[in-house]
Amino acid sequence: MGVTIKDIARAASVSTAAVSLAINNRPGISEKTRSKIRRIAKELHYIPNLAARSLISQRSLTIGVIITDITDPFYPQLARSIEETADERGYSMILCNSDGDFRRERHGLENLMGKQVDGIILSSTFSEGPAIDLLVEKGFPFVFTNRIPVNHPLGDDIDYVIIDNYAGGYRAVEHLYRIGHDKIAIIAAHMTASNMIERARGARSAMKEYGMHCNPDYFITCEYSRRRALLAAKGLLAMKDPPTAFFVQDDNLALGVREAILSSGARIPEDVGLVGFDDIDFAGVTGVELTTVSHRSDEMGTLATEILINKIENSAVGTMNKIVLEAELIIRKTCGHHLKGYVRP
Amino acid sequence: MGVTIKDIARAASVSTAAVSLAINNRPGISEKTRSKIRRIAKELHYIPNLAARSLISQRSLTIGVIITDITDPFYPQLARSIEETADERGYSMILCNSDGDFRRERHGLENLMGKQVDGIILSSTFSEGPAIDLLVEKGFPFVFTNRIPVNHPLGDDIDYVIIDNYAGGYRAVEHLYRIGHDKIAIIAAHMTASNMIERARGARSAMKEYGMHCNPDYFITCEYSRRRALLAAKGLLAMKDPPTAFFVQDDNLALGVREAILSSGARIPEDVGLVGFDDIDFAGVTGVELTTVSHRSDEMGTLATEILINKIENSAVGTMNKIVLEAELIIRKTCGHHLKGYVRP
DNA sequence: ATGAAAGCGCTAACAG
DNA sequence: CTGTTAGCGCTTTCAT
Repeated sequence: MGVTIKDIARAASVSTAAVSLAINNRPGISEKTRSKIRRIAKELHYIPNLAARSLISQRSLTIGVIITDITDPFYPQLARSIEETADERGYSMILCNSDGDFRRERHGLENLMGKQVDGIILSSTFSEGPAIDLLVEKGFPFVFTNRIPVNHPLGDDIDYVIIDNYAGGYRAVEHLYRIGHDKIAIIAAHMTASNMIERARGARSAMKEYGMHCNPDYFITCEYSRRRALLAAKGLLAMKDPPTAFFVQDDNLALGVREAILSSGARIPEDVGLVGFDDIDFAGVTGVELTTVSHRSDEMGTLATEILINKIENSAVGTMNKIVLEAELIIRKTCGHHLKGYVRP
Repeated sequence: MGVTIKDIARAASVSTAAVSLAINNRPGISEKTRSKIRRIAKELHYIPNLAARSLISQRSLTIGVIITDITDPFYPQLARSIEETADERGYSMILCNSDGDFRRERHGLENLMGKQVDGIILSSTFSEGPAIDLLVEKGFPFVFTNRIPVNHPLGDDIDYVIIDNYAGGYRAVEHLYRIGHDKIAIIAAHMTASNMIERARGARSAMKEYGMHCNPDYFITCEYSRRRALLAAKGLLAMKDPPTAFFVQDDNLALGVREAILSSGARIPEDVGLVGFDDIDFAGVTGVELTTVSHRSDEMGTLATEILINKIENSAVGTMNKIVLEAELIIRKTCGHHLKGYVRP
């Protein structure tokens, strides 16, 4: 089918070795034959067969990325920055959606390893589980992003780039408290994932710290979908003693909660406060203006990719990269501070 | 590094051929040796080297996808449905962002072909240009999605899945006319792409059909970004004789235009009407409720992937698949029909 | 500077 | 039913 170096060698009446040198611009060949070979290769529209190269070099120049769902508005930025950084360094990206399902995540992992990707960037929905064992055992280069395994025996053997989820959760609730809320509901999903666990932990810490009463009924875990979040919030709003504010641990879900609040006839922020997490692209749109916690997903992607490729290329095992990015509170209109002011320290 | 069939063959004291048969569950081997080999393979955590397989089978079980930008809220659905459908059939997906740049698109194409992907799904930003020539010449399986080449000599040799952009554009403007608008601005980007060209053509047709006056100043082409669309709209609104409605050929840009209208102090839809295109996930959010034209991107992705894989697997060149999906107008609150009613037939 | 030949991991002929 | 062998396209010694 395709044109091979053999064809070129024949056309140029040289050996395949010469062609290889010429194509890869490596010394050991006269300038004349080199240019001749390159000319012929171009004429024949030669495209090197990466599969054959991989077989020798043990490199595929491809990295694998496992995320929950590219349709979740948090991930496109991450995927984009990974692809871009990878491309700059000559790598392509295979993308897998796990849907937060353990079997799909595992399937993707094995699939990628079999495809000889050179490394994997993983946003695992599971803070525990054997995912890492497989990777570590094979000596496979990988970097965790967005989420990390916790309490894992091999915990020190991993590189990761995350944000300070604990601080983010803390600041969200602290902010709600300061503008006057005492009854704060927390809505979360994917509670097997470290980022969600940490956000909840931070939020609860702030509650304790400020002496707020922690009604256990105010903490709801639902499946990951806007609709589920909406239903959860509706339930809370229908309580005898409903919360006056929501900390929703994900902007996309927060949009569902927002629908629930508005459809109940309550106003945001006058009647009910709302804080999300992630600062997705859409959060700033006029009329939505969601107060949220910034999640520099593009920076995360760039850093993770660079760390990964460095690991791949200097296979010398160096120090582990454990990066935690700042979590910044972004105050917009769904939290009411501009109405009430900061009434409490 | 990795475990190979040689290692397994040695451990099981059989030949590599036997291992190959056992691993691939193919006949020609006794049940006893098969299970023994499989057991050992599992123990050694054997993962077959796909690069070696590809070299023989000329199949990589990978498809390439070139889109403009996964960060554009139109694409995640498309990418998701492609990945899902591909995975069901045993294929992985390499994703490339072209940013609507000709060189990046070309680079992605060549890169993918070199990586021995088995086929390519292309949402090309260019309705003309040599992209197809390369593909057709190499006999490479490909399917166009979302956008197609126009007036290309090889025009009949291509499969595609698109929506009826012309009808979509027509209906958007027709709708604005019916609810009372005569001065309609059109804002577009990526005007090298067939979908945008067709939407504009449909819109202009409707204008002519209904005898509306077509002020050339009302047609603006800008770079693809919310901010650019915002600025373009601001310019139009500042005219002596500003338009009373906008047809923006893409929901994401429509959000930018929406900001411009609102920040000018005008109300939507009372003062200015707005229709977008794509029905992105956010279009339905309360307070935004963008009237738009539906774009079943998930259906598009699924169909395109199935067509592509069928082509790959029955390399017998069959009939071309040329699929045009319906473009449905989705009436929400940014167009005002519920206020004025359909005043004109 | 150039060519011949070995081999990456696997599959598919063929021989036993 | 099993083992031997050639070869996919490329890179890389090693001779020449």
